[in-house]
Amino acid sequence: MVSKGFGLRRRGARLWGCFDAAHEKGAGVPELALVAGCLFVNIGPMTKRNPDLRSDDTSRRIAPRGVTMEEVGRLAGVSQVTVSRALSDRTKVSAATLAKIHAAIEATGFVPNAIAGALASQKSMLVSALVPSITNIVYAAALQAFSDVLRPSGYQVLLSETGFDPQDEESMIRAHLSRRPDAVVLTGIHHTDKARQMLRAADIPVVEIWDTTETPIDLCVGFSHIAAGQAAAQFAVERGYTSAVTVSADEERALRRQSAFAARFASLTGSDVARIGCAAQASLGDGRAALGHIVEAGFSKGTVIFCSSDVLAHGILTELAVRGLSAPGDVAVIGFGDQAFAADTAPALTTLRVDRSTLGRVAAKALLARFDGQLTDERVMDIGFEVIPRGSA
Amino acid sequence: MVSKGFGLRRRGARLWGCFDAAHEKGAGVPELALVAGCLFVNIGPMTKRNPDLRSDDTSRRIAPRGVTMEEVGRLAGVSQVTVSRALSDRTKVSAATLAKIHAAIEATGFVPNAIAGALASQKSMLVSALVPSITNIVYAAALQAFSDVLRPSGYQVLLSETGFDPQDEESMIRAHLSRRPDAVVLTGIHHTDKARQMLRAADIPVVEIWDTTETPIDLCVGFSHIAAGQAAAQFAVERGYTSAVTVSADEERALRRQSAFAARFASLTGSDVARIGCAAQASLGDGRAALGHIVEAGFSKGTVIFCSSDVLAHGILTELAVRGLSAPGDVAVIGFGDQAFAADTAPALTTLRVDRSTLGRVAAKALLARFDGQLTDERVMDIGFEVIPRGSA
DNA sequence: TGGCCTTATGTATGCGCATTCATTTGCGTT
DNA sequence: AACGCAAATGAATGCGCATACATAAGGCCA
Repeated sequence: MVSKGFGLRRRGARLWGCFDAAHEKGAGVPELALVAGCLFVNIGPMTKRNPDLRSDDTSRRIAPRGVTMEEVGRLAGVSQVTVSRALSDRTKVSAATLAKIHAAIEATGFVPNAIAGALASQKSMLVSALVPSITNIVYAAALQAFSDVLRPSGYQVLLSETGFDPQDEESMIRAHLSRRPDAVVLTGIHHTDKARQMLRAADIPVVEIWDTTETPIDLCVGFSHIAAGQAAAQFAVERGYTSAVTVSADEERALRRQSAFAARFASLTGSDVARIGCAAQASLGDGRAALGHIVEAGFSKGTVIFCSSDVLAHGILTELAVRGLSAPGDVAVIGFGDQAFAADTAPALTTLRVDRSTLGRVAAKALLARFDGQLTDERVMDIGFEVIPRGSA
Repeated sequence: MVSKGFGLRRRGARLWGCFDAAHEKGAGVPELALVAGCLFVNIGPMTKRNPDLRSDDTSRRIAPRGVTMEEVGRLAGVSQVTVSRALSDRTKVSAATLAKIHAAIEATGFVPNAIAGALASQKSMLVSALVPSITNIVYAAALQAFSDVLRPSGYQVLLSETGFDPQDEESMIRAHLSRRPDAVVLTGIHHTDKARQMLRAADIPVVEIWDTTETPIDLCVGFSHIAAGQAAAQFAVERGYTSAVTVSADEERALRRQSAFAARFASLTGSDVARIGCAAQASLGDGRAALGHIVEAGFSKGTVIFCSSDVLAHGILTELAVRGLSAPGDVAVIGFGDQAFAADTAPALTTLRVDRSTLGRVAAKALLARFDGQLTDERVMDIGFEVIPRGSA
C-alpha cells in the first residue's frame, strides 16, 4: 500500500556558512568583546563585601555572560537603574539619556532578562494554561484568542497538555506553579483536591474554562454542557424527529451533553435513546463506523443522530453518502462545535456553535481586569451557545 | 438561519462555597501562619549589611510571601542549602534529613521557585517554540511530540504564534529570548537578519523545523518541500495522469511544493499545469470552490489535482460527490499531510505523509543531545515523506 | 535669598535559589 | 593517639533586575 523512498533520509549536513556562536560573541561591540574575552581566575570567596570593588567583582567568572543593564548603562554613561527606568517608562528619564541608552542597547544587542525581572518584581508576566490536548482544535482556538488578548499587555502563555486525567493535571499544575505564573487557566471543573489546594496557596487568579459550575475555584468561563444537550434535544423534537441515537466521544463533557440530550429527548418523546461511544479523540472514521452500527442495528424513519463533535457528525454524513443514504431524508444529523468545515459539508451540518474565540477572549479579559485590580462579583461567565440549523437536521 | 437563545448568557455567579485565598494563606501550618500574619514596619534602609540580622531582615515586607527553602529548612531544622540539595539530588543528604525535609515540604505546601532557580543556575529549563499557528493541526501535532519528549527531562515549552510574517516572528523571538530559554525552535528557514543575529547572540541551540536548508542557523529538522512536490508529480505521471491542476494555500512552503509539482509534471508530460490559490489557512470550502472553478473551466479526462493540504483535497472530494462526479474516475485527487481523516474519506485520500510526531521527536532529541553536551556533526536532519496511494488517485 | 518642590539620577538592597568553599562529624588506619 | 578521609551540612555569595530611598540640580515664589 505504501511506496517509500522519495524523500531523502538523514542526510548529513553540509556545513557551508556554518556558524560558531561562541566565536562571534560580542562581535561588533569592542568594549564588550574585551570584557568577554577576559578570563578571571578564582581568587577565593570574599570574606566581606567590599563596595568599592563590587562592580569589578568578577571572580570565578569563566564563561562570558549575556549583556546586562549594568553594561548597557556603562556604555551610555548612566547607572543600571536608569536603564531599567528607561525601559519600563520612557518618561522617567530625560530625552538625551534615553537616546544614549537606546544607542547602547542597539550596539550591544541587549535583551532584558525577564527572569531576573520576575524575581525582583514578583511578577512573571506569565499565564499558565492547561488543556487536555493542543491538537484538538477547540482548545487550540480558544487558546489562540486567549493569547492574542494577553500579549499586548506583555503576558506570555505557558501551555501544557494534561490529557484527560486529573492526576496528570495535578502534576502539571505543580510544574507550572513552580514558574510562578501570574494566573492559571484550567480546562474543566474537575480537579484533584491537592490541585485545588496548591492553586489556593498560590494566591493567584485561576480561571476554569469550557464549563460552568456553582463552585468555581476562582473564575469560570464556559457554558453548560447539560443545557447544550437539552437544547439539541429540544431542537430535534421541534423539528419532528421521533427517535434518536447519540454518538459520543469518551470524554467527560461530551458524555454530559450526551446524557442531557438523551434524558431530555426521552422525556419529550417517550422514546429510548440509544448510545454509541468511541475514543476520547473521535475521528472521521469513528463517525463512519458508528453509522455502520446504526444501520446494521436498523433504524426507524424520523431518526436523528446527535454527535458529540462535528468530526463525528461529518463521519456520519460521509458514511451515509457511501451507503447511498442521505441526511436528513434517511436520518438527520446534529453535530457539536460548529467547526470551520461544518458549513461546507454536504449537506451542511446542523450543529451547536460554541464561540471558542469568545471563550478565550472573555477569559483573558477577566484576567486582565484582575491584574488591573478590578474585583468582579461576576465570577462565573456563561458564554452560551447557539443551535445552528443547516441542512443535515 | 440561526436560532439563538438556548444558552444562558452572562449569568451572575452564585457565590456558594466562595473561597477567599488571602484568608486561608498558610492554613494548617501554624508556624508559617504566624510569620505570614506579622506586619513589619519600615525601619528604613539599612546603611550596612549586618550578617547577624540577615535572616530577620524583613523590613519593608508588608504582604506575606510564598514559602521558601529557607522556611522549609527552618521547619526541618536544616539550612536552605540542604533543602536545595535534597531536591536536586536526594543522595546528597542523609535519609533522616531527607525525611524531615519532605515532611516540612508537605506541611508547608512548598513549591520550588523555578524563577529563582533559573536566575541562579543560568538554566531556565524552558524551550521556546514559534509556529505560524497553533490551530493548524500539523504544527500542533509536531509540538505535542516535541513536548512529550522534553518533559521527562524537566523542560517546558513556551509556545507562541508568529503568523506567517517574519517581522512578527522577529518580535516574538525577542520576547522569547528575554525569558532566557535554553533553546529555540523556529518554523521554516526564512527569518529576518535581525532575528538571526539575536539568536546567534543568545548562544543557545536553535532548531528550524518543517523544512531543510543548506544553511541552517544551527540545527534543522524537516523535509524538502521541493522533493515532495516532485515526488507527487512523479507518482501522478506513473499512475498515467496526463493533465494536472494544483490547488494551494497561500503559504510559502505550500507554494514551493506546488511549484515543484508543476515544474516536474510539466517536464515529464509536456503539459502545462494550472494553478489555483486560496487563503493561507485553507478550508474545506476552499477546496469545494476550487473544484467548482476547475469544472467550470473544463478539464480533460485523466486529470489529477494536487492539493497543498488534505483539507483542500477533502473539499475537492466533497464537491465531486455533490456534482455527481467521482475520484479517480473523473478526476484524481492527491492531498498532502496524511491527516487523521485522510484514510477515512470516500474515496480514501491518496496523499503524501509527513510524520509530524517524528518531526517533533527528532527535534526534541537533538536538543536533549545538545543539552547533554553531545556535539553532532549532523546538523540537518531530513525526516523525509512517503507517498500513500489510496483510492483517490 | 532662602525654602520648597520637581525632575533626573544614583545607591543600596533583596527577590529565592544554586553554587562554591569551609566546617564538622564519624570512622578507619597506622 | 594522631592522622586521614569521606559524608553531611553550613556560610557566603551573586545571578540581573525592580524598588525604595537618597541626592543633586534647577526652577519658582515669597
